[in-house]
Amino acid sequence: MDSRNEIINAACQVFAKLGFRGSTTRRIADAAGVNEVTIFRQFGSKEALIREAMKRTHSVELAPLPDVPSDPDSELTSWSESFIQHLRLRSSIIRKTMSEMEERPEMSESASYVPRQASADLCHYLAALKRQGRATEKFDPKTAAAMLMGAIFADAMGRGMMPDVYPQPEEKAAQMYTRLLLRAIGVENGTRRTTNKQTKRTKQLSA
Amino acid sequence: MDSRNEIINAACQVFAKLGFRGSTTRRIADAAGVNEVTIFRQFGSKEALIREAMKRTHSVELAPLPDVPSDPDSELTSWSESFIQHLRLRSSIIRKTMSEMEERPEMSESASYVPRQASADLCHYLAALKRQGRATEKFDPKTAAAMLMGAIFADAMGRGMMPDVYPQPEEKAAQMYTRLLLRAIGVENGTRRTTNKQTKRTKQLSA
DNA sequence: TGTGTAAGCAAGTGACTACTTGCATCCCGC
DNA sequence: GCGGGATGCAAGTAGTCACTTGCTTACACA
Repeated sequence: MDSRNEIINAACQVFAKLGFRGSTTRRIADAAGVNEVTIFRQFGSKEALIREAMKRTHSVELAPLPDVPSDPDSELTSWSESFIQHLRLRSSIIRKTMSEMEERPEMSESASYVPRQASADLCHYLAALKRQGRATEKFDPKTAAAMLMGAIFADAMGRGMMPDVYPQPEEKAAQMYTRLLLRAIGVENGTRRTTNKQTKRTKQLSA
Repeated sequence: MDSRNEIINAACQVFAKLGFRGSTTRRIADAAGVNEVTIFRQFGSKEALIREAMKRTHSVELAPLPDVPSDPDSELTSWSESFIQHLRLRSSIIRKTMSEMEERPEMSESASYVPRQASADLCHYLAALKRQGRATEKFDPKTAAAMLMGAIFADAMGRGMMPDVYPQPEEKAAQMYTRLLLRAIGVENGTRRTTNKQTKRTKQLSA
């Protein structure tokens, strides 16, 4: 019950540092402050443990994007900032998961939940912007979404290794990518008043 | 002499599939069709082998970008296409290298050569576009370069795992990202004649 | 007070790891 | 034809891996 959680948390930490092959049951047990045998009694095998740990770390709720865009610059910027922060906090584990994905796809498929959700949310928002007539250029929402998310993803994964190829300062990067994207799709600054301020996810919850 | 190359090639293949810890000397020897002892006689240790293999795979010449932009749309598109193709061909080994980078930085630092070079080339080109007055919007070349390269990188790394979040068709993706970027920095289509058609790298060579 | 359940501990299993040693075999240049 | 350097082969070393077994301790509930 309690040792179970300790073990799962320890497994996440060790996996983030050393990947699957480096996550020995001994190391995980030590990190959890638990006897190695307890791992096998609780989870049966190392693989089952890691699978459960992955399921837990990769199930996160994303910051919502309004269903009806009102102030695209500030709304998209704060979404991008929360997304890049999410990725930065998890950059180690994401790198390891991506690297294991080919060898153990069923073990890390839970990792694709967040980016899929983020892409869907962003596409929906950009399409709404287009429908509102506020994006004056012709564009494919999926391509635009992939571009912004890709820039954010690469920044979160690569800045630690090559800080000089990414924009400075780090804290403004998400905003700078966002502004560039908005210009690409022809959205100029400025708020438009709307009566509907509900967000997609709160609407779902209240339904 | 010849077995040395066989071993290095085999090491690259095995590493791309299984990473450092999964690249056992036995597996590499089998893949190279060579006795395991030969590896130690030739390279001394597994780590030295992998280091050499990494140095080799990551030293590649990139497609050049003209020093003086003439037809930005076609020039940038073909650069993006060759860059995305480079990354796609090496996606497995790149994923593994990024995942090992924290644990063995000195062993994989050669991997940052290509993206650094690409970023420098692209920045240079975008800055030239700006100086020419062909990019009508204000923008930071480094941010714009990071955005295009990030989109391409994320596409190359992620499409295999989540094909539905990236633009279709795959072969047009690099072009679509490029067009979006050009619009973001305010470059419209069309060629401008220039007398100087030399590229950066050929100029270096002839100097 | 007794019983069941979760945990610790010590020891061990067989497989695999990087790496070494000793010796036989090959081929190339002289 | 002969010496030397590169290779193969068999065996072994010490360590680590995931996982198991048998036994003991601790706590919770009845």
